[in-house]
Amino acid sequence: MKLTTFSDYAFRVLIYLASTGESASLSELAQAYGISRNHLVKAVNTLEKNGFVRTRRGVGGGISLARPASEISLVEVALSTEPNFTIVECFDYENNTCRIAGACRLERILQDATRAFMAEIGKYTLADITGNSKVLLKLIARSSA
Amino acid sequence: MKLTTFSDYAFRVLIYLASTGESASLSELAQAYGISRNHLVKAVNTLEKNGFVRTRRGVGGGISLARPASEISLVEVALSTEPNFTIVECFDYENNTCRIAGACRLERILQDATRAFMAEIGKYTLADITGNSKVLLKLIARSSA
DNA sequence: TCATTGTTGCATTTTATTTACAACTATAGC
DNA sequence: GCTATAGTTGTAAATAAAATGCAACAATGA
Repeated sequence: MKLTTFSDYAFRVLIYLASTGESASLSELAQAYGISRNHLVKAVNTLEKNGFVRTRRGVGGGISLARPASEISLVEVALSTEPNFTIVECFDYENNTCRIAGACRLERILQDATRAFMAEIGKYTLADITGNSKVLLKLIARSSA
Repeated sequence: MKLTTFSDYAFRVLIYLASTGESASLSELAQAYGISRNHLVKAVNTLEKNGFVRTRRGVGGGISLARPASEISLVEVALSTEPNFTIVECFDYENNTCRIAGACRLERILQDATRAFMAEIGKYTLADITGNSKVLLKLIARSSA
C-alpha cells in the first residue's frame, strides 16, 4: 500500500512553497529536491488545476500558493493527486469481478479503514507541516550543493 | 492507494474456508472465484507460512484454516500478505532520497494515518466477516456455473 | 524581439505485479 | 509398490502502471 511518487512530489512542491513563502520556478523545485523535472511538471499542473497553486509564465514567473497554507487541507491534496483509492477490486463497481462483492463484509471494513486514513490526514493543513522551514531549507541547500 | 490483488486473493481464500467450514483444494478455490490458480497458489503459500491455514497434499488433501476464524485478525493477514506499507519514499530509511526527510512533518502524519487504517481493520477477525456464508456461497455457485 | 518560464501531448523506460509453466514432493487408496 | 491426486518451488514471461524524457508550443516581461 503506497501513494504514488506523483502525490509525493505534489506534497514536496507545496511544502517548499510554504516554507520559502515565495514563488519558485519548476527548475528551482526540481533542482532543490534533485528529482525529475518532467514528472514534477505534471504534479504542479495537477496542483494548479485543483486550485492549490498559481502559475505564471515568462520572466519572473513561477509557481506560488494560490491560498494561505492554513487553507490547504492535506486530504484534499491527496484526493486530487492520487489516481484512485481503490483499495480492493470491489471498490470499483464498474470493473469489479469478485463474485462475493455485495455479500462480503470485508469491503465495508476496508472502506472504514480508508476513511480513517483520510480523516487522519484531514486533520492537518499545509500550515501544520511547515513550521521548521529553516531546518528544512537548509537540508535542501546542503544536498543540492 | 491500493492493496495488491495478492492480498485480495488471500482474503478471499480465508473467507471461503471460513464460510464453508471445510477444507478446499486450490483448484476448487480458483474455480469458485474464477481467478488465476497460479497467483492463488502463492497467496495460499504465504497464508500457510504465516500460520493462517494448514495444507495437506495428496488425495483428500487441501487447504483449511489453521485456527478458529475468530482468532485470525484481519490486520495480521494484511501485514503478512502486503509487500510493504511504504506510503511514501521516506518510510523506507534505507532507500530514501527525499532531502527533507527527518525535518518534514508530513511523514509523521502519514504514519499516523497508516496506523489509523491498520487499527480499523485490526478491530475485526475473520469470524466478523463471515456471517452471511450462505448468501456468499450461493453467489459463488451461481457465477461459476 | 528575445530570453525566460510554464503547457501539452506523445513516446519511452522502468518497475511492480500478475500470470504461466514445469519439474518436484507428499499422500492416500488400490 | 503403483498411480492418481494435490500441494511446492523456482523461474520465466506477460501485463499494467508509473515514472521519465523529449519536443514543439504559448505566454510574459524586459
